[in-house]
This record gives sequence, C-alpha cells and structure tokens, in this order.
Amino acid sequence: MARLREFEIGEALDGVMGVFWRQGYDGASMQDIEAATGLNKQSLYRIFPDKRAMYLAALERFEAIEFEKAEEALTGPATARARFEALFGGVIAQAAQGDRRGCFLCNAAADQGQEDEEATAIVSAAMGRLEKMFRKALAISAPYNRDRKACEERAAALLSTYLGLRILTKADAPLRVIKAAASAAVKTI
Amino acid sequence: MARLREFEIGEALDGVMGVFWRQGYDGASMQDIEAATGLNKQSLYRIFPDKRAMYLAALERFEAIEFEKAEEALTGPATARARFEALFGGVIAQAAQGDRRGCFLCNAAADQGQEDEEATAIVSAAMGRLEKMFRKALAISAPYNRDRKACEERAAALLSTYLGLRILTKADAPLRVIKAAASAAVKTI
DNA sequence: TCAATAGTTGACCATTCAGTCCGCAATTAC
DNA sequence: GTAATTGCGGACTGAATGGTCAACTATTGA
Repeated sequence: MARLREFEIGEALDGVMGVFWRQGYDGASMQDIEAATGLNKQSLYRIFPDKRAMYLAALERFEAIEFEKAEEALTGPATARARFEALFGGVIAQAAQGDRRGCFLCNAAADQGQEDEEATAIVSAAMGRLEKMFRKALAISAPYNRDRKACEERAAALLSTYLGLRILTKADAPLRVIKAAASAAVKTI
Repeated sequence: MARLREFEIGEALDGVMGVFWRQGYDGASMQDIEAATGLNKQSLYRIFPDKRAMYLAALERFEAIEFEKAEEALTGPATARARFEALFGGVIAQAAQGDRRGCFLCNAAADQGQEDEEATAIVSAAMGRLEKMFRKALAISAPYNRDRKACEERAAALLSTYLGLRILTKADAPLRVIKAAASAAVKTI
C-alpha cells in the first residue's frame, strides 16, 4: 500500500561510487552526489544513514566490480602468463583511453587510511583476496604449481606491480612507462 | 632594523608535511597545522599565501627528502640488484616499524589528482625523475648496461613495484606480503 | 630612541558542509 | 477513497572551515 521506489539502488550506488572515486571522501560534497545520482538528498538519506555509509558501500561495490573483472582475466586464459597479460592489458587499455581515475581502493587507502578504520579494513581485505586470486591464477603453470614459495612471492610481486600500475595511471605517467612496466612484469612469470 | 624570525622555515615545513602526509589536503585543518608546527595561523600565513601553497611546498619537500634517500640507496652498492635491495629494504624497515603513512606522492596523486593540476604535475614529474634514477641505477650491471630496452622496461617495472609496495604499506597489508613482493622483484634484476 | 618586523591571542567573517525538516505531488495496495 | 510510501524542492541548522584583522609585546638595526 505504498509507492514503489522508482530507481535502482545499484544505479544510485554507481553514481555515488563515481564521485568518491574521482574526488575522494572529503572532496565529494552531497551536492556532487546528488548531481551524479540524479537523486536528491532526501532520497539518498533514505537509502544510506549518512555520507560515510555511502562511501563504504561505494568502496565495496568497487571491490566487487574489480574482482569480477580480475577474475575474468585471471581464469580465462590457460597459462599464468596469458592470464596476467589479460589483466594488465585491461589496465593499459584504461590508461590509453585517458581514464586516469586509478584504483578506488588505492585512493581510499591514501584518502581514509588514517581516519576510517572500516575503510582501511575493506581495502586491506580486498588486497588479501586479490593476492589469493593471483596465487590461484599462477598455480596453473610451472613452476608455481609445485613451488609454493615461488608462487607466493610472485603473486605478491605481481600484486605490487598491479597496484603500482594504477598509481602510475592516476599520476598521469606516460603510457610508455605503464606499458613497459606491465611488459617486464609479465615476462617474470 | 627588524626582528628576526625565531624558527626555521624548514622545521615548520616538516610539520606541515607530516600533517598533509597523514591526513591529506582536505583532512588537514589549519588547526592541525598550527598544532603540528607549533606556530599560529598568522605566522604560517606570513610564510605561505594560503593552505594550498603549504600543501605544494610540503609535497616538494617530501619529494626532495625521498629523492635523497633513494639516491643514497641506488648509488651506494656496486651492483644493480644490491642497490634495489637497499631501496626496498628501506621500505620494508619502515613498514616493519609500523610506519603506515605510505608515500606522500602517491597519496597526493589519489588525493588531489582531479582537483589540482599543479599537484599532479609535481607527482608526475617526481615519478619521471624516479624512473630515470632507476634506469641509471640499473645501468651499472649487465645486461642493462648494453640492452637499453631491457633497462627501460625493468626500471618501469621496478618503479611500479616500488609504488605498489608503498600502497600495500598504507593499506596495512601483512608484512609477509610486502617482504615477498620485494624479494621477488629484486630477483628479477 | 625609533622604525620595522616577528610573534601571540582572540575576535571575526563569509562560505561551505552534512544532515534535518516541512510541504507538496505522485504512486501504490487495500 | 484511504493510508502509506516515494520523490522533489527548498528552507533551515549548527558546526567547521580558510582566511583576515586588530591589538599588543618583543626584538632587531640604525
């Protein structure tokens, strides 16, 4: 006996995510969020208790999307090297298209690292899961299917490179450097 | 015929840097900066025209300090691998001591990337210089002293890993992962 | 002594911000 | 129709912000 919601929460969350991704927590005002979602404050506050909840929800949504993309790249091809070529290729393509937003999780680490433990926990957990995914992706090929230590180390190094690539993207580094880094990193596999 | 300044601008700048490093631009209020420097607003505003100038000056100071440290690590030892072992060892030591501030330049990229072109330019230039320094540090050893492409690619990959290490530090990743990443990265040299 | 600058304290201003509230129209189920 | 909810718009609040100003003391060189 009540009116139904006219928009998808997911779509609103996409808008929220975009703003925080681009502008950070403090850099995004409620006005920006209203504009990005096409909703007004009241509708937003009906869904989320406060701005921080919007941020955390956006962060978690980003993580989910990011994981889906990474999983696709890292399970499709049949060799470890091809898998990471696919993953890093996506980063390069993004940078080549002028998308300089970088990685929202990295941004969040820098943005909220000292202020919001919950945000840091989300980021930290995401990186842990990513590392695990990297290890699994490596374990399809030799020597990583036999040598556990090599697998762990390589996964950690690739994760580090991956995050670095996204920082370089955000920092507007020349595409040449981004491509070179990705290329060299893949060759180590 | 005038009273002399009673503090060192450099010391004040160190305080300013610490605050922005930890809290980001928007996250740092003038009150925080007053507390960190031990100066009051008026004295601060006599040195800097506004808050943004303080931020940019702090960023440049960080870059200078960071470069000095990197230069020391990357010119001391006699082999390329030992040089990067020294550099990454510093990052690990910092993380091991619980210093989770990460890299101010990376933070700045995330924090001010979309808002302040000058900050982005500083960050971008710093990364360019860092890449150049990495190349020079590699060029002492084979095959990088002969193979220019290998040198460029390796330098880019190491830069990416280096930035990634600092993000992992900021994101509170387990020390195990940071160490593993550094170890594997150094082995690729 | 005098002029000029440094430094401190506290008041002050305009703006912005997150968050709340109210009124109104629209939509749904009963 | 009625009750309940959604969405919109605008007004509003209290707090915090960056930045300025004025008044006062202290220190310096001439």
